[in-house]
Amino acid sequence: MSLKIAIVDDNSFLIHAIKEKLSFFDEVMVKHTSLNGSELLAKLEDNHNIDLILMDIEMPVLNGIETTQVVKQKYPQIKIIMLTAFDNDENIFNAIKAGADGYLLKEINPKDLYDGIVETLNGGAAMNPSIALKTLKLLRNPLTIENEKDKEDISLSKREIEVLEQLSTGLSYTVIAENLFLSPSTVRKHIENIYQKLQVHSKIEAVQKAKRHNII
Amino acid sequence: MSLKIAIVDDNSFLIHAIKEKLSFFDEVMVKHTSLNGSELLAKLEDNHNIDLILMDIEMPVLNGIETTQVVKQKYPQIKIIMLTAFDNDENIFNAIKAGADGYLLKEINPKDLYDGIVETLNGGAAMNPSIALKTLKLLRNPLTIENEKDKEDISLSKREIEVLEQLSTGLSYTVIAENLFLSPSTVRKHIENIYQKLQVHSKIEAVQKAKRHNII
DNA sequence: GCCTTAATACGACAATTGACGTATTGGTAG
DNA sequence: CTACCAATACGTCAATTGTCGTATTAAGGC
Repeated sequence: MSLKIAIVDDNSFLIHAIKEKLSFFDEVMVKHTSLNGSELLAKLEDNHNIDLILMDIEMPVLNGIETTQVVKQKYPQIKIIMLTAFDNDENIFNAIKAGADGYLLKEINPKDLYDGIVETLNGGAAMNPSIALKTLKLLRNPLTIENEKDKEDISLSKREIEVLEQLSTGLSYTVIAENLFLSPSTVRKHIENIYQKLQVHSKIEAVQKAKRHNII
Repeated sequence: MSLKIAIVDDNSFLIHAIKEKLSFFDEVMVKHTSLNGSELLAKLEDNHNIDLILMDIEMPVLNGIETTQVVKQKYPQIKIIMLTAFDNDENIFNAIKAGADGYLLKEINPKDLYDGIVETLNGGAAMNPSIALKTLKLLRNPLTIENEKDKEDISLSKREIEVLEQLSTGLSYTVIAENLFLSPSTVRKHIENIYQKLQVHSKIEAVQKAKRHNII
């Protein structure tokens, strides 16, 4: 059995160092490496037969957090371990929110890295103890930092938000219409407009995006 | 240098098993053991020169969560690792809230237990990968406190959970099939079975229910 | 060895959803 | 005043989804 790995890091020297560490383990196969998120996404578009991605955070073009979010949305089966030099709360929290399955530091030794990969592929999460401590602290008192910066100007009308709230509980068009005393046609039209504003094409995507933007 | 450890467990047989595991490591000294929280507190009252406590959760008189809370309040310098047979979300979350520095399962092997103790005393946190994953999920999806009574026994297979994860990001049957290298028919069948188990009739309802039960 | 369950897969049909286009009405910001 | 937009509403069509039945194979429990 082989473990198909991809590495994403803007420092080609560090990519080499990671490869070196993995070279001790025969079943680990580094399928490809990328220097930034966009490059990775292009490669996955071509072939998504990858088990796990080792991802740096600070990268040009598309950083590790945003890349993780996209990969997890499109290919939820692919595991992602953040492998970075920095361990500030902000990064850890955002990486976890984006869907990362683990968070390790670059100084890690080969065996621990390998163990982390295997444990993650077996359905666990990889974390070194100092990161684990930070996640515990985050759980005890949650950060409530909102990313104000990437708030694209999404402006839904009052009615649209109302419809979205109904949508989010899994109701059908007809039931929503009954609840709001509207014609099903109207509900459909509202939803159509919502999709356009949110740039999505299904109920679930709409609900997800709305939640990420704290609309509902 | 010696590591001064206390063990608290209502099962004296299990206390013995833990001692056995620690016996491989010379610098570990089990200073005392207790069969419940009150007993421990009494002993600490007498002498609190202890580095770390290995604490069971389910105990008579005073359970591990409450005991942790008291110990951490009175002797914050003492590290506490929960060492228990159960890993349900409720316990993990409460233990962390109470101030635990780690959470390990009793089935652990001697070396990992020792490593966990050392790492915790070095200012990290001890967690095995499955617990780590649960903390990540809790961070992503703040626990919706649900009453024990309506905890129906929902048991989805590994594959079903995988499919559900894909569903949750808003992917269509065909894309899920591509991602998991399955036929669309199979994905549909899995989803049909998931719906039956969760007693729901649509994607959104399934995702919602799964989130409420911390399945995804 | 037998039974059960998980995982795989197909076909068919009805219901729902998503994407168009079109249209009327009422409020409000220039 | 008028241009714009929110809210209402209908129709159509293709795609997706939900539900049913059926079937094979592999793995695990008793």
